[in-house]
Amino acid sequence: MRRIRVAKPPLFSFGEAMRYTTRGFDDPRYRVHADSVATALEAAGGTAVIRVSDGDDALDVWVLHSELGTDTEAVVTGHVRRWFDLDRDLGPWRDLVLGAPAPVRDVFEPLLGFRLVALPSLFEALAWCIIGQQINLAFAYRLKRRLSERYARRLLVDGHTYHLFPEPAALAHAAREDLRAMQLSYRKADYLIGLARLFRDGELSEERINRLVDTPTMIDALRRIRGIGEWSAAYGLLKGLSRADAVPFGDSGLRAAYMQLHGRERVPGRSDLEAFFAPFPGWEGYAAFYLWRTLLKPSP
DNA sequence: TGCCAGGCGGACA
DNA sequence: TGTCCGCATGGC
Repeated sequence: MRRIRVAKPPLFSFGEAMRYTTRGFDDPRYRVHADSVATALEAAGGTAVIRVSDGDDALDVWVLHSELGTDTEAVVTGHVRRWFDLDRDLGPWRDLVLGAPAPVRDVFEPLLGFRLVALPSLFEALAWCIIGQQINLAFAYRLKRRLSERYARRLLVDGHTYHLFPEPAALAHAAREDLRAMQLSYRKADYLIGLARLFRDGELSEERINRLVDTPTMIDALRRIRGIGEWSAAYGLLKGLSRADAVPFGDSGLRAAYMQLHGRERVPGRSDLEAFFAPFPGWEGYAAFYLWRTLLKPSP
């Protein structure tokens, strides 16, 4: 079995990434072990299945399966670096955290090394937003599993099944009645199919969005898509394109974490959250990610 | 049982 | 422009 070593930058905790990945939900995209996580990935040249674990100065990435030939190392390395946000200099973020007011600094500082855990594509991130809108996460992951099992490739490696996420072309051809039968609402079915058609037809792509000048402009562009509101646009940019300044305002988890952190019973308004994120210019999305992280109970 | 979940779009004032 | 409502279903 081939091993690829992916260098770790300063301020990176694989343990924190694992803590996030293993936070108690049955995500069909990941096969979680005690100290490693495995997933399937797809590139232009084909698919691969990898298993990632921690090493002294690098991540150890075991290639369990690959159709990528000589591209394997480059594709796998790129995938892992995007997944765990390894190319970002976290120095400015550390400085902002250390200069933040209490109680934020006290809660965030021990987490430094926690990096954004991204999704493999903007399409998957936006589709996940639609799936998860206004339902509890456990049910949302169940819907994601049903969609993946029905519309995505699955790879059988060493007796285990690894699911990819459906390609836009596959979901673009889905029948709304079939999605409804999976317990998506008709509205979400229509949103998903519409989103998939935009990606399939090239009217929407990571390249097109990345060409826009800044995150607010990207949010405006994504909000023109039916089913993508401000929350989904920002969440999709944060998780799908690693936009560190994208904040999904209105997120119920952010409100809950804010209330818990400040010991308040009053639900924060938009202005409260804007004030919370103000000390982190350019890193508001990272602050949101850390704020979500405070909701996780200590590891058992 | 009732309320809330990692919201959204449309109707209406 | 701001507010309310229906959508779907599970978890607590």
